[in-house]
Amino acid sequence: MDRRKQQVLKAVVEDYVDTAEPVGSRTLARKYGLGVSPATIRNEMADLEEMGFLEQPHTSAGRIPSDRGYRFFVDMLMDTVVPPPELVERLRRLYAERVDQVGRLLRQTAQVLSEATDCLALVEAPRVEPVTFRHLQVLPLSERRAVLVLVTDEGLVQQRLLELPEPASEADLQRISAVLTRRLAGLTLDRVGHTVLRELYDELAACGALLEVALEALRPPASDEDHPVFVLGTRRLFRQPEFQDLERAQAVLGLVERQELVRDLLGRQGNEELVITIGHENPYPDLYDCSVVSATYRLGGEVAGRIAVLGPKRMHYPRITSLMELLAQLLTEALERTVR
Amino acid sequence: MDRRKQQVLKAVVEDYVDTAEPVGSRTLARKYGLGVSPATIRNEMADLEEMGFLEQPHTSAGRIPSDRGYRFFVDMLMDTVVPPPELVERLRRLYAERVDQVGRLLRQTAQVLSEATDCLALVEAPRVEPVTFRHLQVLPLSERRAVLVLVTDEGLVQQRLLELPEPASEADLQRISAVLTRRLAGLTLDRVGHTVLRELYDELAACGALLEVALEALRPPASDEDHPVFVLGTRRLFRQPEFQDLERAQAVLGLVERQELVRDLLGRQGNEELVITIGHENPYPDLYDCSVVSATYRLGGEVAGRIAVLGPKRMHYPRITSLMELLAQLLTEALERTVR
DNA sequence: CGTTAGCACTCTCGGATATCGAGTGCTAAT
DNA sequence: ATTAGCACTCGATATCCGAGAGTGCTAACG
Repeated sequence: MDRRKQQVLKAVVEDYVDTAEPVGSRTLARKYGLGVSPATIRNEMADLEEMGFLEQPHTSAGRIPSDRGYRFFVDMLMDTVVPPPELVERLRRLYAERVDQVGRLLRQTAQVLSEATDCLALVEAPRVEPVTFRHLQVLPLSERRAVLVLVTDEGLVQQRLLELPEPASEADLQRISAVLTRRLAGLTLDRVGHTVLRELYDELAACGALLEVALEALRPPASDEDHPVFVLGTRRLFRQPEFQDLERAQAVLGLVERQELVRDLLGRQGNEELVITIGHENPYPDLYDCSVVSATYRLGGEVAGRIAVLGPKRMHYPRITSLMELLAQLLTEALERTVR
Repeated sequence: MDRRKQQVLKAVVEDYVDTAEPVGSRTLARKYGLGVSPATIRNEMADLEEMGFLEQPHTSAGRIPSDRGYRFFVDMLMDTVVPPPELVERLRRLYAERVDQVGRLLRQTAQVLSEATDCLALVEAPRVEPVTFRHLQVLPLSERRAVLVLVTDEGLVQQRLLELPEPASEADLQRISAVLTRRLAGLTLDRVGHTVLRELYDELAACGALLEVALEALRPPASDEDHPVFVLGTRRLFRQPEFQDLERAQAVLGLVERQELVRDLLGRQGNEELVITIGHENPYPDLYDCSVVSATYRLGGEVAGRIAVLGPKRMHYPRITSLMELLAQLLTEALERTVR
């Protein structure tokens, strides 16, 4: 692919992102300084179409980028931009405010993200597995129920309901809490080896059954309640011309309403700092007309989760990626302050 | 309003709910056994329109019910129905399953609600203020932060972050927890009187500042994280013909995305067992074309929160109200089992 | 040989027009 | 009081037409 073809492809993508209209050779020649005539551009576009980078919605319309075209653009052609300083400033101030609830911080991030991009924003709560225990406490709920509260080194708090095999006194629970904390603090679950377990059993022989229940509760991955996903900006999707088609919009709505699917979607993006998936690269057919841009945020140095925007393939990739990077950074910092 | 007018109004509402088309005199005469001719019905309808129960979208279309018409229907004319036995059976089985997370239970309720009604479902988490304390525990997070975990008599668990005025040892926290629990268990916050406070201060003179922080944390109303609202079924809204208009649909989407508005909306429905608000009766202009049906669910005998459906005014009120009652009941029972 | 001007052709979109049908209100008859 | 009949209204639907944008092809050009 020679230099000029790249220029043409880039111009097509940028113009289409801007106008949502198929772009023709004349527009290209006029608006972008390519220095050649529309006829030449037509030839190039025909080539690009043959190579699979462009498509024609119908004969005698302009061209639009194909998935492959977007992919090439994103990988090779995209300008790097920085978010406008006013925005950066505004966000810095917003995130400088002390927020004392993790959930609110995440929700705020989703809100900003969707506002600034006119797309749907997805933000998952910190994944805290595997995790280093800091404190474990079993509190009585009722005769046969208790709640295990676990505090991690990262400063996150989770709770798990326990079904007690036998009634336990408050003192029992207190004792088991103390021992669990003493033994497990500083360890991750996978590093709770046999030795530690043995010792634990010895020490808590009296309440063996109870202990088992408690350990069991440590095992399962974060539950829905501990690990929610914030989805904001559904309405903004409808501002995009490609979602005037209600069928398609409904499909996306239905998908993002299912927490487990969203979590799966984010999970599949891996742990790369910044990931862009375009159209058919997405794992769900309902998203074949969408793109997802996601970034990681961190907690205690470790990747803690992803934030993402979901929108039409025709999104402003440079602007959105730069914003994502900024927000991921701000969120990481704010989280660190909130939770530590 | 005489008997026949009522019959006509009822028929208009029922037919319009069914077909989403303005109903004319001929249809009415044919489909509903009113025993009079279309001309007579026309006269009745003209009267009903004058009285404000019906409206005409434009001259020479059929009539549709006005807000007032729906109101009269709901208050006076609506048949009471029971949900189909298969559905009841299915739901009973669904709710008989042990669910071990309150959040999941609420989410499930929202899901069922929206599926069965083709409307948007709103379910708020139990309001737990004012509340009877059962256990309070302060756990260390870091040098200067701690988390106050409070367990209520109803079996709910909440957490509040604390900013420590001065570093506190684990033993300090343990001690303060024990004292707080001993003193406050069995009380609601409003009943924590001066005497108790005085005694608390005496007993915990050593850690006065810390105590203040902890008591402060008890005060604020449930935070967003403790009291989420589940909103499900946005996509279903778009199945209703009245939401083909994207403007209107977007407005509703935007509204229900804001947790505080939804909470406010549910809060305003009061504590009545079952509440229906129609069109302009709603507090937000964006809902002037919608109706909301809500019901209470309970926990420990007290009203704990509301479940609701939001849909077009043209909804099947008898079916929806009966379903709401059933679900509120099932949710109450399941919650009792889960949490106790 | 790459580039460009010219041109015929294609296809969508918007607006104007005609038609259809459902429904009404009114009048007069029962 | 009810009803049949009738003229009239008005939205929805189908159809047609022209404008405009864009293409691909061909032939000329430097």
